[in-house]
Amino acid sequence: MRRRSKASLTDVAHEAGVSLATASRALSQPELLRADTLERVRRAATKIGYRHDRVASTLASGRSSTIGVVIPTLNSPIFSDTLQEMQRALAAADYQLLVASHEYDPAGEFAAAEKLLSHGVDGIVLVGGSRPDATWQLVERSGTPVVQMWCGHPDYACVGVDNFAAGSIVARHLMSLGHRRIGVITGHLRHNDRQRERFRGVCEAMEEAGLTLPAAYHTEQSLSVPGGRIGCSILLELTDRPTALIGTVDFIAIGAIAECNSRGISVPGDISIAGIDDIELSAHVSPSLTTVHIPSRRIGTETVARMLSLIKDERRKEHVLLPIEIVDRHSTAALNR
Amino acid sequence: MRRRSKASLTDVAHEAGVSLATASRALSQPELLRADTLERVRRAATKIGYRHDRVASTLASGRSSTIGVVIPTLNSPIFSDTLQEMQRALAAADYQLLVASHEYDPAGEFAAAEKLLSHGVDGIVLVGGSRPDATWQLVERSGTPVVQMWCGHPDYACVGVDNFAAGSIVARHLMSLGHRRIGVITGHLRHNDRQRERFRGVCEAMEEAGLTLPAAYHTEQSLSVPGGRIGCSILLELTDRPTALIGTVDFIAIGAIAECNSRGISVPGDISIAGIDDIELSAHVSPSLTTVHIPSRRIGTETVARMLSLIKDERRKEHVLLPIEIVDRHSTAALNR
DNA sequence: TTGTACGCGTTATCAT
DNA sequence: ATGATAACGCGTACAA
Repeated sequence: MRRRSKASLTDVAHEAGVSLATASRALSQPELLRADTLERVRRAATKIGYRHDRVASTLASGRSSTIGVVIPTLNSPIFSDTLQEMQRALAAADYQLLVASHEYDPAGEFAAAEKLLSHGVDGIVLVGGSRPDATWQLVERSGTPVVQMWCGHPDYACVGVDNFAAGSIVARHLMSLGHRRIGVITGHLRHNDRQRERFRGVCEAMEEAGLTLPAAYHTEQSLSVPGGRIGCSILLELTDRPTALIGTVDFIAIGAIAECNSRGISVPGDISIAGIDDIELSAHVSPSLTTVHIPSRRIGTETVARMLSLIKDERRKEHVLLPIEIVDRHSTAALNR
Repeated sequence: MRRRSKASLTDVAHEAGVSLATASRALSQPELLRADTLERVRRAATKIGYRHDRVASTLASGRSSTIGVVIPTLNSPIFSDTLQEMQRALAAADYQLLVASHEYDPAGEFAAAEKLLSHGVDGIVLVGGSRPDATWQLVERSGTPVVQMWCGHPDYACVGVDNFAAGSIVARHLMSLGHRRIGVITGHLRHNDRQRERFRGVCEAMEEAGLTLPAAYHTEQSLSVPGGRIGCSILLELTDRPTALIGTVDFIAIGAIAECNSRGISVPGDISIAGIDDIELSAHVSPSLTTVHIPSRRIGTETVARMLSLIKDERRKEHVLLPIEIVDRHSTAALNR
């Protein structure tokens, strides 16, 4: 003898004097009902305080109106920019966002994806395209549409940017200013294909210019301001100190600027510093940061758009690359020599 | 004749030669089974690639292992810090996070909460305690446990800080340095009780010291670096220019510093600037920002802890206030006069 | 320790 | 335009 706390559709149907089926249609396909029946059902629903139960709906229909997103961390201005836009776009389409983060751990990503899938998400969004086969098989077997963000495996849809190009662009910019000794601070490359690509981009651009990046001129740090400070300290110790520094994310570059500022090293007088991302803050640090603009918000909206069409139409594993461009500000200057 | 793509528990039971009930127990209460039956079921499950369907599980049990969070925006270092920790804590307890944001719009918050509730969340987390009755009634009637973050309505559980005190603390700190003309840049107060409290705290502290804050010395801006810059510009125009500025969030204070820097106004030489939040960045801007430390990560973990105990134990609408403290850095200095 | 059988609230198919 | 009814996949008394 359990008391039902919530009113069900059956109750509504009863109250309105119609069948369950009719009551259901009143919500999903109101156009199929006669105006007065529709009205009666609606009245009944509000009268007894009915609230749609999407769980039951999901079970019966196989659609959950839910999209899962698996990201490395919520705690990053880049991802939160993107997430915020995804949330907005999804809500507008009456979808709900489920998020899971894994802090750059492949096993954690697998677990997160599995949980999301078990919750019946209609689509799953992943960051990057590099992950264990097991994870790919998991989503593959579930038959759930998948969209990758930032960069991705060619077999699946992706909305992102050319991270390799981003790396090349900063490197070339610095070289065009006359810099030859360039230090690079990246995030940890191991489980991060975005970072790997950016770094590769830097290296190849330098090689094309006949330069090579000595191993000592590259350091991997955490993707944060403190990471940038540490990386900067390390590179400043080099005997042939670099005349320019690249942080492969803005936070790192900003940290490098902070470190130089606190050491009385003038940026860009003594050393030029550039980043990649163009987070909002970068325009406001001093000196303002030269960087490569990555349209993180648009990645969010476009990803959602792709996902919704993937769910609706047929599967096209299209890759869309959003445009990027250098944003020349005040943290870089020509090498005076 | 519909083909079932996924293996169900029934299939597992069949494969293992046990009943559906036994198969179900193998997952939820393995201790009730004999070791060998358990093993048989598990083998069968992996053999046919069974994956738990939490949707069906939710419908049958009434528990979704899901917590909904309604926040103003994902796009803020404070909230994403908190969210990241919530995600971590929830995942550890096998809960899934559903997030919805509403960009400081009460109607949007209502809609977000309603959708979350319709998805059967086991608990719902809200930010702040000020919202239309309709929203409160919505969650009240759903019978879903609710925890507020940052600050809250006394009738419901809350994990937060004393925002009023935070405001008072910065104001007193500045006054202790000799400042009497203090300008205040807040976010928009209308739908933001955290901001209102902080501002009230500033005002009362000043009144206690025999000072009053002229209306012109307060400006409401967006909660962002650009907002801080604009607010700063406005306050710098005053004929009796303030000798100190309070940004009621760090981003605003950082914007104010940036504005002063770019105008050649020395901080803290010409003007002192302080914030509230202590986001990671604040230690790294130059000059580093004096601010009030708000334990945003702990708010996340504690909120989750409260929520889980609320779901399990009986309902206690306890309010927990986390400690805050001034972090004295280099953006503030004694008034030299 | 294991099995039987019903219910969860909705959607969808087939009649009428 | 509306109704009857069978899934959907699992949890859980209750029975054995």
